[in-house]
Amino acid sequence: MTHAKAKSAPGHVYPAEDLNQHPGHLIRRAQQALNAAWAEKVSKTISSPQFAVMNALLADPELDQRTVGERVDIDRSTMADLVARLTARGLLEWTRDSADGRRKKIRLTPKGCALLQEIIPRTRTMTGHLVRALSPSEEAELRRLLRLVVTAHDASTSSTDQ
Amino acid sequence: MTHAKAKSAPGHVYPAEDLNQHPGHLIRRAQQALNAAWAEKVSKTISSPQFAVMNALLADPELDQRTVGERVDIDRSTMADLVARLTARGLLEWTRDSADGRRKKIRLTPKGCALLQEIIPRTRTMTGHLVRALSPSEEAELRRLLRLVVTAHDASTSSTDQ
DNA sequence: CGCCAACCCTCAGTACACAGATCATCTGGA
DNA sequence: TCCAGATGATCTGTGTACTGAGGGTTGGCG
Repeated sequence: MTHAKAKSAPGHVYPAEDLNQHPGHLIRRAQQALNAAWAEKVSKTISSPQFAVMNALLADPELDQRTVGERVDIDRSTMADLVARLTARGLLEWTRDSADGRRKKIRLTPKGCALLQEIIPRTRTMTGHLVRALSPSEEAELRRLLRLVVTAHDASTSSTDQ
Repeated sequence: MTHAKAKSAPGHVYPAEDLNQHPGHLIRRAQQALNAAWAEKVSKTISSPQFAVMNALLADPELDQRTVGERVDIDRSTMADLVARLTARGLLEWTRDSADGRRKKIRLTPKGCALLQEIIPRTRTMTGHLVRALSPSEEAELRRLLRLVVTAHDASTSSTDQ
């Protein structure tokens, strides 16, 4: 206590922060609310990242794993695990890209496609539940502000990296 | 394939959703931005949940594990792991509550306290970086909207549970 | 043509998150 | 007093997330 190595004035001590004023803390708690709402209103067996992957394959029926990961913002390692799980459950299948043997092309199975169709409308119900305390214009504003945050982050990591 | 058990009109197929219109997806991506900003601006060895726990102990020097978990919204199982890790690193210590042998009272060690003091100002820098694309009023609005979301979730789980 | 850097994927290790089962302790009612 | 239910903590299992290391493939450059 007596002689901390900090260069600030001795005796100065920061009080505890109020985490409710920290956007970061609120973002973490919001994701907990999301996961709870998802399990309650959408599915207990398909998670929201798994849905994001399957949904991307509905828009583009055959993509390589890396491209899907980029589109839905899932890490390459996480994608490998996630695809392995969905494949083991018969919801996804894959083939090696004949033009480029490094690439794994993934697509929905009929079973995966049918399950996705059941889930899509429920995701909208879930969203309505998640943001039930917000007016429609507030919900739009929340989306806009979150997009600004993630876009700024993307901009600083995509090109030039560091 | 021929006779799906869905009760909707045959031939109706949902198209892929635009995930950028889903607040849930944006919340997940925002948390990824948070974690990246945290690692860059605050600490690579103390995570934001770990900080939340230590910060709670700065406000209230000795609390039982469960109370801390409730205050910072961390699950009991996750708390057990997290406290074990911080204790192993000498940042936290604990004793059994003499009045109730089930409770584990945790507190910061001097080392944990010193580290926390270094970290607190950096969390503010990190927040500034995370929301750098937002004006001050937009940041306040983001906090307000996120609080509405998490408060609604708390209200539906705390009392009456179910 | 051959080699090497770039690229895609996988794996090991670490950490958060949560449900469900288990164990110990506490407490209130018979 | 003693037992049953509630409560605090742990453990197991699953899933998301990311880093760093490693292996196979490709493609461009000398």
